[in-house]
Amino acid sequence: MGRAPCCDKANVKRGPWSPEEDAKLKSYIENHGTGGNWIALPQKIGLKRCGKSCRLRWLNYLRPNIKHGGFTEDEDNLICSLYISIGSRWSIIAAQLPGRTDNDIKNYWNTRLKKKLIGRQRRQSCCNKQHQQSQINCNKRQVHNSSINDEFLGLYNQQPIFETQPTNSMPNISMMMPTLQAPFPCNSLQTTTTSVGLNTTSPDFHYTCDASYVQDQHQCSNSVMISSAASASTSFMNSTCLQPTGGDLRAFDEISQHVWQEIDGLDNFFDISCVVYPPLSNYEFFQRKTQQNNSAVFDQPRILGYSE
DNA sequence: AATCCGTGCAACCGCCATTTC
DNA sequence: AGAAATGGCGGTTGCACGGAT
Repeated sequence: MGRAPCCDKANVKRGPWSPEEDAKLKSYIENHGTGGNWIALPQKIGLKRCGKSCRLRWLNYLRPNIKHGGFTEDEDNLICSLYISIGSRWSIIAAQLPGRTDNDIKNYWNTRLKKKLIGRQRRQSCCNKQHQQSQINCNKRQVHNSSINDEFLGLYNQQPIFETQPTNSMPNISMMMPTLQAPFPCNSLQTTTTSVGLNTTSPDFHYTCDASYVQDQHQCSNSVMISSAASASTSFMNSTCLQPTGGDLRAFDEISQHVWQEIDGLDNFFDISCVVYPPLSNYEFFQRKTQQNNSAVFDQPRILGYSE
């Protein structure tokens, strides 16, 4: 036998909310709060609505300081960056964008941002082919580009292109706290965005590092993503992917070192910024660790955009 | 003018986690 | 301890609207 429904569906109004219903709900919550019980709320107010529906209406539209539409370029970039790092965890993504709701961001991603990103990937892929040879000649440390097609949305099917083939001697580790090595002297990067995502519900970590720099008179960007998750995106944009598909746990230390070395070899870097997702204990850990090395930690990633 | 079709988005559904009894 | 109630979340649906035919 299934669970009892939260309300009597037959006697509950559904569909769009009327201005009168909105006013009733808003007025009551502003004066009395929710009382910690959404299910009982509609009866108190005299609304023929399901408690869950009331909750949704309040959280997504009626509560103060909600923004609708008009997403900025910075917000676009932040959503993309977070989606790449942690996937469709809209509530976490929304927490990074003040005034935005998870529902709004989800709709925005599904209807517009996803398409915009695919378009950008196509253009970038084309552009990359033109510049690839000169970049390789200029700096052999330059990572390979992997073009993204529509299947990036499936995230799992692409085979990464390695600069050097991974060895089988990578340590087989159990989960451990990240101990990020000291960032290199930050004097040559134009901008980087480093993010470490530690999943709160599974023992996965995701590590991405986006670097923007000038090379051979071209504005370039590179991104490195490492993940322990079998389901993680294996490559994105101009990515060096250090993880074969299928999930391969490796020592965070070793991977981090590789990443820093990779970036250290590039010219024109000068700044580091970090974003760390919950849980807070990990944030504090990471902050402490990086402060020891005089690097900056920000709550939000600073993304100056991607080369187009 | 009528119909079709694609798009955007508010709202719902169902599942899982957490809390309460 | 365990069942029930509730909260929270992501996926999906269905409607309204506008542009194309």
